Amino acid sequence: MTENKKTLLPALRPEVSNRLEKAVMDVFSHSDFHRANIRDVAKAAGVSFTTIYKHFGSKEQLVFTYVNLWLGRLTDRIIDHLQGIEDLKEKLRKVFWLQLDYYERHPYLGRMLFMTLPMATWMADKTFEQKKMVHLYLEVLKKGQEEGILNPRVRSGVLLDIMMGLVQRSFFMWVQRGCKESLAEQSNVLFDMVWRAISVPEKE
Amino acid sequence: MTENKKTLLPALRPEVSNRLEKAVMDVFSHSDFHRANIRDVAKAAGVSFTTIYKHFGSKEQLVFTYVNLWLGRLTDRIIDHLQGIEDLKEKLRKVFWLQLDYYERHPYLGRMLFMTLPMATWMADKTFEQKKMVHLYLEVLKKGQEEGILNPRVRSGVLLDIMMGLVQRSFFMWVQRGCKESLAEQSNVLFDMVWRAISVPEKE
Amino acid sequence: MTENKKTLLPALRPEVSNRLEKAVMDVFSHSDFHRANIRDVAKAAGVSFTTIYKHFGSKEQLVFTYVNLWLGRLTDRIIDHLQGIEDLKEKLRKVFWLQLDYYERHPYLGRMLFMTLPMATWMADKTFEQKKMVHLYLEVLKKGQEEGILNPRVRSGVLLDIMMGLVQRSFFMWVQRGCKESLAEQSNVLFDMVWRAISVPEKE
Amino acid sequence: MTENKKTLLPALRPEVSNRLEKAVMDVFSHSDFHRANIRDVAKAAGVSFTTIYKHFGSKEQLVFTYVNLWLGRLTDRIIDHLQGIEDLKEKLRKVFWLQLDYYERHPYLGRMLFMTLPMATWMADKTFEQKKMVHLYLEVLKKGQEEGILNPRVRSGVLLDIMMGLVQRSFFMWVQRGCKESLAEQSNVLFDMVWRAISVPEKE
DNA sequence: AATGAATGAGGTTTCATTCAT
DNA sequence: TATGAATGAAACCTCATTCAT
Repeated sequence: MTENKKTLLPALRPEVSNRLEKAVMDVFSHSDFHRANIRDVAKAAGVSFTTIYKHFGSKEQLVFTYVNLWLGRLTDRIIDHLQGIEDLKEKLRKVFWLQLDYYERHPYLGRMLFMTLPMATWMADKTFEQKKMVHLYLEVLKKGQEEGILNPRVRSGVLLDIMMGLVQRSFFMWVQRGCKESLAEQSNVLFDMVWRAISVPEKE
Repeated sequence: MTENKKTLLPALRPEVSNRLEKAVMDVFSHSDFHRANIRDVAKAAGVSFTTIYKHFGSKEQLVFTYVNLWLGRLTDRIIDHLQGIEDLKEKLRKVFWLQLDYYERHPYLGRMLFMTLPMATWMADKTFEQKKMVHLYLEVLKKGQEEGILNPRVRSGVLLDIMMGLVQRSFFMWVQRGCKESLAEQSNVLFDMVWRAISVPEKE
Repeated sequence: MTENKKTLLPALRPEVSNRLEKAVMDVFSHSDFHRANIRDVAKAAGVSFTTIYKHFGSKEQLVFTYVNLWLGRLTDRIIDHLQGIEDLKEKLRKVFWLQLDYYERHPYLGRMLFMTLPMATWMADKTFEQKKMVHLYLEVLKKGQEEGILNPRVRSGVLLDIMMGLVQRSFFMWVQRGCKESLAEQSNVLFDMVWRAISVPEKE
Repeated sequence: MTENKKTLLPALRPEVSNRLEKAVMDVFSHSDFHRANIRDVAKAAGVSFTTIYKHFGSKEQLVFTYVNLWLGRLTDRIIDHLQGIEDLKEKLRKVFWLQLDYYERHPYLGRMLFMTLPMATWMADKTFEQKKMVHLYLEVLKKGQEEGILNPRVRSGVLLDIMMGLVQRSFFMWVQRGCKESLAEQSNVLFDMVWRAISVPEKE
């Protein structure tokens, strides 16, 4: 991780990087990418505009860098929490919950990831952390298919798509409805549906 | 519908409107919103950009207007196709397929809707057609719940989220993988999973 | 001239161009080129910053364009005044006076031309009007040499250098001393010296 | 002189100062002041740019300091060469030649002095060495006027202006024409003209 | 004393949007 | 009504200059 951070965030004093992180959260999660404005970020972070440019090179890279950092933290958290869980279903349930919980507690991340990130560029450019997370899932899902627990007739990617699609859509709708009820609390109900979708029917 | 269109698209000579439609498709589906440029749209459409402003008022409204138009066409098509189908499962299967099929044949719409639209503003502003489509679904889903066919323990919105989440995610991944295999052809496999997720388990 | 102006100054409303002219005078003649700042020019002229860039392309071109315009006016004035003067000496005397007089009444021009213009670029790029003026002089000087009135043993350019060198240096020193005495009033005294320098000695 | 140099050039290891001198020559004589860039100077000199700031305080001071140093060397050379010449005309001829010769052999100095120096600031700030040189000349010229050899009807400054104006203009034109013929070799021809301009006409 | 990082200013570009015709 | 010019904002980029080590 430290390694990773070094690559992503060139030598910025941690204190500065922290202020910048907060500023990016704030500015970019509250308006569409094209309306957010780097000068506001700089002002909010108490960092000079030029410094931001020297370190990130562009408005897009600034956002991408922090989104990657945050996704990295979610990934780390997932890895951490999976330890010691053996049952496949419980693993997936945990992963599903961890995502809803994380996005609920860090709505700026969900907002940016699902609502404001300039996707065309993002997809072309960096999916580092996303890839890591995806690999993590796919391994588990593939094993589940091999063991005859999960539906083997589709690419494991499809199983993932059901989970991820629901996470994204649920978050989006939750925001749309004003973030009222807890997102994470719905995890079990939602996951039960996901599980029925991806698991092999009892006797077929 | 005609009524509706009139509201959406102010008096532009149909020939001009057609050229503009194509231009918007092209320009906005191929790059992120903030990179797409109204002058390019105007040039491609052979209209002066000021004319665009007269009619649409802003870059965002221009895009929103056409996305609404296209979503309206999808909705119309769905309404049309649902005629004469009685079975709930077949209705939903058809709707699911219609979406994948439509986005596959009109990838610019999927690209814009799922990838380049400035969501914060879009959500705040217009979901006309989306709302219409959503109401359409929700009615069907609610009826299904009442009839004991669909899982009654969740808001009907959740059932929708599973479908829509998978549509969006599938489209997104399809683009990501380079639009190789047919999207619509996977409809049945995917829908079977969705159906297991949302229907009431055989004997409970 | 009108022709000329069209080339130099693309369609700017004359009223705007006038305000801009004054602003350039002011801003660029009162500080060194690298300290003068386009945003101040724009503000002083009540023109948008962007408009300046659209029309001139760079800080240098903005200055060069106006300097050329002013030099063009001086050239026009010289051409006008030379009419009807036959005697070579009187022609040159007039030219000499016209320059001192012009720079005295338009010190911003002298300041910019002799003190703040980025010469390396200026020389490489545009000497349109200067060339015109120089040709004007050289013709007269060459004729004087052919007629045996002016020193024939040097390139006519050298004769010019004496005149121009003194004009520039006199202006420079005049500014240095605080623009006290009249510059044009010294014209005759100075010219007599120049004349002795460039004319063929009485009996040699 | 040593005293003087100490004032001008603060304690820099002579080796460093030499490298810096060359770098300043190079960088500032080849482009306009505002395009020349201190980092390039630092790089060329193998010094950190911060060191330059410690010693010179600003880009302008850096240039001014070295120009003064070089002008000082020219002045020293002039003082040296004037020794033992009694005849006024020969003194002035020598001085005139020394300047053309010096600028020809050190074109970077001429370039900087006559073409790239930010004059407004230079004039306001430092003319140390120039003043010294000027005083040197003025003394000689005044004496010539008192002795009835030089035109007594103008300020001695004017006599100087003719010389200096021609030096500057000749250098400038020489550069403009590509530094082809030798500048110093034209000294006599030019000086004869200057002499006619400033001396009292044979019998008047 | 010497250095690299940070800063502020301002040149340069590109746009969305508005104005005037 | 349709258009090109003008505008303001902000991205982008380079530097002189300052700060902190």
